[in-house]
Formats: sequence, C-alpha cells, structure tokens
Amino acid sequence: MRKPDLMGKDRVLINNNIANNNNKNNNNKLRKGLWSPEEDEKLMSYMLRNGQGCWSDIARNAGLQRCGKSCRLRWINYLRPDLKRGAFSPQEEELIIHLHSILGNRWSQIAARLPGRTDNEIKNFWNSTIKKRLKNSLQTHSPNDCHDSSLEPRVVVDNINAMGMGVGGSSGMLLSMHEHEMMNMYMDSSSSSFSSMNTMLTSNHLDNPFPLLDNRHDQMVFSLPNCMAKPEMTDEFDGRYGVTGGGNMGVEREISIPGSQSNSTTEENNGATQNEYYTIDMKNNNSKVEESDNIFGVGNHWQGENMGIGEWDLEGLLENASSFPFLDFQLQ
DNA sequence: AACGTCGCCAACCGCGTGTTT
DNA sequence: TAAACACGCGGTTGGCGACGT
Repeated sequence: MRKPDLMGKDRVLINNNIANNNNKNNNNKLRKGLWSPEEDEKLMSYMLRNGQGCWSDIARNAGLQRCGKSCRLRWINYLRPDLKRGAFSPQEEELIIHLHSILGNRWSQIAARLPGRTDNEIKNFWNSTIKKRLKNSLQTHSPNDCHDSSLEPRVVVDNINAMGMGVGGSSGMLLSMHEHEMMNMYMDSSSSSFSSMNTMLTSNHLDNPFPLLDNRHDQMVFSLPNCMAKPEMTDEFDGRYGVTGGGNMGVEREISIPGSQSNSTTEENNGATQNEYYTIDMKNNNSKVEESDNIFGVGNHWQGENMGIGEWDLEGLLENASSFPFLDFQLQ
C-alpha cells in the first residue's frame, strides 16, 4: 500500500514532552508516520528474541525512535507472525456481519473471533466494503420513498438476537420499517448497534416514530417482548411512549442473565399489563431488568443485577454463533 | 498527459481502564 | 489515596494508488 516515507520532515515528531516521558536518556526525536522496512526489521527481530513486554522499553531497547504505542500498533496490526494477510473470505465477511449485529462496533471483540485478523483491519473492512455493500443492497431494492407499508420493503429479522439484544426470542419476526432507519441502525459507523438502535427507536421522525424507547438520562429503555412481537410496528404503534399490553401476542420471552434465574414469562397475566423493561445505561454500559407500569419511572424497581453489557450471556451466544441465524435482509 | 476524485487502509489521537508507585 | 504510567480500544485522519474525465 503506502510506501514508507523515510525522511519526510513532517513525519518526524519533535515532541519534548513525549520525549521526556518515554525517552529520557536518549534522543528526543520520535518518528511518526509510516514504518520503514528497517524499523520493521528491528521491531520484528526484537520481538521474536525477547517477546512482549513493556512497549516503551521495547521501543527503546530495539533502537527505535518510536513511542511504545506506535510499536505496539505496528506489531499487532502488521508484524505479528500469526496474522492472516489478504482479502477477507466470504465466510469471514459473513461472520463479521453477524458478529457486528451482535457486538456493534466492538472491533477488538470481533477480531478475537477471527483468527489472524486485527480489529483495525476489520474496522476498515467494515467501513469501506461491507457498509457500502449493504447500502447498495438496500438501495437496489428500495422503492422511491413509498410510505405505504404494504408496498415498502420489509426487513426480516430472523431473530431478536440479530439485533444485538442478546435475548432469546421468537424467530422470523417481520419488522416493517423504512429503509433509512435500518440503514442508520446497521451502518452508522460512529455508533454501536445499541446506540444506533437507540437512535432509531427514539427517533422523532414524523412519518415513522419509534417512541418505544426513552433515551433520556443516557438510558435506553425498551419493552423487548412487546415491541418486538409487534409484526407491524409502524402501523400498530399507538402513539404513546411506553407501549404496554397493546402488543400482547402471547409470545414467550426469555431473558438470560448470568447469575440469575432465567426469567421466562408469557404475556398471560390475567389482564395485567405489567411489563418487563430492559434498561441499558448508555453512558455506563449497564443493563438491568425492571418491572414497571410506567416506563418513565426509570430506575424505580430494580429486578436484576447491575451488570455491564459484556456480562450478558453474550459469550454463550457467540459460542453458539454457528447456530445463530444470520441477519438476513429480504424483500417480501 | 494532466488533473481531479474516490476508496482503501496504515497510523495517529484521545479517552477509559487497569496497574504500579 | 492519589498520581503516574502503561495498555487497549474505537474513531478519525491523511497519503497513496486507481480510476475517470
């Protein structure tokens, strides 16, 4: 790709602060920019000889005028012997799409499940190739701004899990939504699926609001089973925040929370419309399950443990990735 | 041939978190 | 306990080659 720029003046950082911190005894010039073959060779041979350690020490001991951070990046993204070079296979591509639907932009976690691939590589691949491909795919099948729900494209989400919920759910659900909202959800590189979902579902879009969520206070609150069970969110939405029993379809729901009993209920509550809301703290990455009749009563009734998103049954889900239905864009 | 535009991707930056002093 | 340091992550930038005009 890019040829190393060996001597470009603008690529040599003279930064006394960094130099004072990282290179007290040596010179105070830290190179930036592309790595030369000589630098690669130095770092490679040092790493193979001594293994990983403190990166600033590595930078110094290997005789590199680089900061440790730069060395670490170069090693991880380029020099590591176990790296797989070359184009992504279709299988890898599918896996990336699938994992992204679960994990969002957590590239390092996605990379951890793709041997020989780096987070940077996957991130670049997603932002350039996959994103564009999905976009083209949707645009190809998109009628012009047609808001008749019977004519507009529908997106089949084979499983709630594919939407990053990490919750076992009914399969083959049909969600009717405008394509650009789906696009926002899956292609907003600046946000994870969660935040994209948040954006989409809290949108004040006049022609298709999804007022099922409350993202005030950096929280995302949603009634999973009810909103998801609705086959036609747009058409059936009753216009209020915190839709409750309206979506009662008797759908069994199961929320898997590590360290607690699996919570499986049905919507047959003798007429009661008590809902189980799932709350994600968008700022602190916390999630909880709460029961409330009033979705605005955020945080009133704690039912579940406070835990990070990463502590969901995500690992289990990912381990079973092979049985996971891929996100499937289909037209009907 | 010259110029402009676009896409890819290596590398940087800022921030959060964990560890050490 | 706080400060300093190291590491890792995700977002962003900018250079280069390819391609179009």
